[in-house]
Amino acid sequence: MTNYEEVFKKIVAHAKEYGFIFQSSELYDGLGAVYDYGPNGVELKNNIRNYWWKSMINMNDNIVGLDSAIFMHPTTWKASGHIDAFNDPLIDNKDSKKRYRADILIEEYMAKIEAKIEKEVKKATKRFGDSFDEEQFVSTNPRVVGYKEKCSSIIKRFARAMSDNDLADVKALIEELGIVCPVSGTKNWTDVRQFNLMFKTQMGSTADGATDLYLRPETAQGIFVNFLNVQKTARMKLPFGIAQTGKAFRNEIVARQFIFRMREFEQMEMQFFVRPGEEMKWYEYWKELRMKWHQSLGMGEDNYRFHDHETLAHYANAAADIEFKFPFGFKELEGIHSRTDFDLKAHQEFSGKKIQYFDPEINESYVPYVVETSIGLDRMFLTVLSHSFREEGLENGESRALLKIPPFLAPLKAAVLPLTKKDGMPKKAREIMRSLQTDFNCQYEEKDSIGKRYRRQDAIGTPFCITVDHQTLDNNTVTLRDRDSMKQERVAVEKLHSIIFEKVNIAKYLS
RNA sequence: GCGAGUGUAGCUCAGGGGUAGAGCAUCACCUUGCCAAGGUGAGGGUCGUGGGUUCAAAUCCCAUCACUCGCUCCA
Repeated sequence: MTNYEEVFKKIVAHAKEYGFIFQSSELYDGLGAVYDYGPNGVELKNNIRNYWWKSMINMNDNIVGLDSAIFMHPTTWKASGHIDAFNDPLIDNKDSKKRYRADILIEEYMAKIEAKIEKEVKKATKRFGDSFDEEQFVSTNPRVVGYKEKCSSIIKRFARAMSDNDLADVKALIEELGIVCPVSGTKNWTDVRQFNLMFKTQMGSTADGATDLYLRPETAQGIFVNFLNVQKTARMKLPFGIAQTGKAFRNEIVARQFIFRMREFEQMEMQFFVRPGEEMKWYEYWKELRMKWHQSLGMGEDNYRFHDHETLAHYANAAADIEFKFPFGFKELEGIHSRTDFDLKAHQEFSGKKIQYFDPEINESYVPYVVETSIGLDRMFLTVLSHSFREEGLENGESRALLKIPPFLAPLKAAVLPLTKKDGMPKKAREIMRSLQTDFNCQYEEKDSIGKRYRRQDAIGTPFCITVDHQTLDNNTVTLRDRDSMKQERVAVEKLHSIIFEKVNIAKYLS
């Protein structure tokens, strides 16, 4: 087993042992690629979401929040293109074990025929020189005409098979064309199967009166259909953004790598509406700003990089990912997409209602262009968890498991610990606890030796341990232990609040 | 979906036809008191599930389920 697999396994085990992440429905042997957040996990997740919300909405005058429903009118997904784009016919080669999209295999086959036509044309150009009439040649040359007829019959047959949902004929077509697997070179294919990435459900309790609905595969559409509502009621002027966080659902064929790729996941998205023609400027602006946001966490600038997309999604004219170095390599964490006016225009067409903005500066109405920033909250959680996890060797030869979470994101800010259960220390510790817990998430613990309690707090990333000892009862001071250095200093009880606040204050991260 | 691997206590694992084990963890009490201490005791498993072979199955056989890793896609 390679080292990173080892480390990743440890992180997953640690996440369970300390109440961060449980597998969904574990009692019933689990549900694939669905996870629950435990007591510490939900705190960390909330803190990350809160940090994002503050930096995107509260710190930007021209971005407002929204919380749209998971269920949306079924036409939404026709307009957005998801019904077509999220529906792929797939086929496997049994020898190479590779999986292909059947439509792409057929396209590639036809590309080869096109190449043959081109070759014929080139040959003929050479032969006839200046007197060559290409148009006439391709419409009369028997070989070229044969190729063309073959192509159009393939297209027709494939289109008919897809619209009739006749997947057996798609397979038959692939077999008749003699398409082989590029890897194994064999024709040993499985049946073609249709994969729809959207979850389907019904609204209405009786079978005959029910409407088919989808669970949203992205939160963005809730923003687009509310564009006018928000723009008008919040009196927003372009350029401005609408942001929201929420669950999205994808019926992944292969959902793996812990919470990296889940079937139910949470997105944090912002759609920024701009004047047409200015989208590339804003695309670059948000690319840079979002990268800065990630790096502000201090988890290592080298652990982030951009990945510019070469092939674009159906809605985009430019797209880049911010990738993070997870234990299993650099993987996408956030996407920044220039979505053009694709979505708003589509909703305009499908709804038959005008979705436009009157721009007083240029005295013109238009459909705005959109630049999107879309980050997976669960993936963000995994970056924090996997980066902060470490096992440290100690001077006495033992080791401690430590989560070096940025303090303002830590599930608990402080643990209040009476050194012993005697001499009124628990009572004093509870008093201190009460004075802090309205502002900071704190935990009181008196079980086990003090060393053991320190280690437990290290393991969940608590920045401070406050220990009440005999001296506390004499002069109202406690020892304050720092998570990372393990150093302790004696401080007055009344200073605790300001010391903790200084350390966990979110303000210095929001620039 | 295909291929490979793994399923025994909360965790890590041993046991491979004859009444279910260890360490750690949990709980109670005693002792101790600044970096995973010691003692005594307790709770917790129909060995993933179903079937077969056998006098007898956690163990052998078949099926099935779940998870992990690889292949496609994405936040």
